[in-house]
Amino acid sequence: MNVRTLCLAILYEREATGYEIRRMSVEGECSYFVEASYGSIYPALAKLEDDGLVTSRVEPQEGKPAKKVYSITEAGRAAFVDALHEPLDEEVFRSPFLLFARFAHLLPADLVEARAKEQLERVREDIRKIKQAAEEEGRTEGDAWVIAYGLAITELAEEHLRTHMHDLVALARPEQIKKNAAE
Amino acid sequence: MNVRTLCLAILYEREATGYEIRRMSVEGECSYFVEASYGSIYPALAKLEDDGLVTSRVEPQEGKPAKKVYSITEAGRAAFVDALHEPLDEEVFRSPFLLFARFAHLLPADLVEARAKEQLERVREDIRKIKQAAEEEGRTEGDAWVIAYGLAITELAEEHLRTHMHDLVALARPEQIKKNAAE
DNA sequence: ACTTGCATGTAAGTGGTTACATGATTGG
DNA sequence: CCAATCATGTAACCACTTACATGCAAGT
Repeated sequence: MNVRTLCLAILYEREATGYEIRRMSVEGECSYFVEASYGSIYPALAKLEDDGLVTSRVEPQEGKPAKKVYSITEAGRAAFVDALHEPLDEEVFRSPFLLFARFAHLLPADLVEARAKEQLERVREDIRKIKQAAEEEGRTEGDAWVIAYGLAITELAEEHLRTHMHDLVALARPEQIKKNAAE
Repeated sequence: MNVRTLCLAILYEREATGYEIRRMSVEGECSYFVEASYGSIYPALAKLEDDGLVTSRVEPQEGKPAKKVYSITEAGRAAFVDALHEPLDEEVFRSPFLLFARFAHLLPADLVEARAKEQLERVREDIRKIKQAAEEEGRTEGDAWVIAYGLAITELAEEHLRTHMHDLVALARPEQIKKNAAE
């Protein structure tokens, strides 16, 4: 999944600026697909316009910089639907936390506990975001399906982490007895 | 997580060649961490050796090309443990299947069904791999924790997909009534 | 005869990110 | 007064991947 396809996916259902596309890709449920920065989105949109898959119009705003609103063209819609017919790329799941967990026995218990708590907080934040996305307007049935899937998995991750994190902490090196504790 | 750290993580517990590291990163449970190709692993190992974090010895083999077995040094172990103390990068989850699912309403039902079945097969394959990894020798308790977490989540993904894929297919465009069906 | 597995390595290409440049407005 | 938000865009950089080069042995 590349930034080009991400742009077409977002523009398929609504107009948007490069700025908005970036926000959606980093925050909203679009982060399931690609996470992109300005440095890749703006050139991608320019290229898509060159290729006739999107058009743009400049909208001046009061007190804010003018924005360039992109819309998808019929050719763009067709190109996107074509892309959806292609064989799917593999799913990617990368967890620095799991690498950390694997080596818990090398690390002090207080660090392991802190990282596990951070991870739990991150997962809970994900759950909040998904629930929020579910309540936004303009959700299609496909969105609802994706959200339900994401929520089920994320809630299990939360539960597993919550109920098993102490097992992980138990593997860690016992905390150093603090010298001069009474001083 | 970069290829450099992946190499140190694998070499922490056993010697390995570049060839083996690649296999572990693409197949085994190491794919949770980074997936790397030869083009990144070999240069990374050479660099690590330059930096004194690993050493290598060449082992000639009968009927097979000689292999270069890398071992971690004390400096390497220290560098890896230091890296584990760093704040953790964010988890990455990217699912081309979920993007596809979101737009199921634009696609023919037979395509949606085919892709959902492929996805289910992929998830089942993941489960098989995780169970296999669990049975390998030399597993530490940290490994066991990571495997249990991965298995719990992957099994839920399988169940959810299995029980809800027909809902997704139902969103798709009804299959074209085949012309001349009787001819 | 061809493919697969073993095994190392390099060069070219790619798809991004980071940091910068610019600038007005609002809120702490 | 500084930081953040809105908003666009570029240039330099980076970490990878892909494809190639090499070569032998075993299985199909």
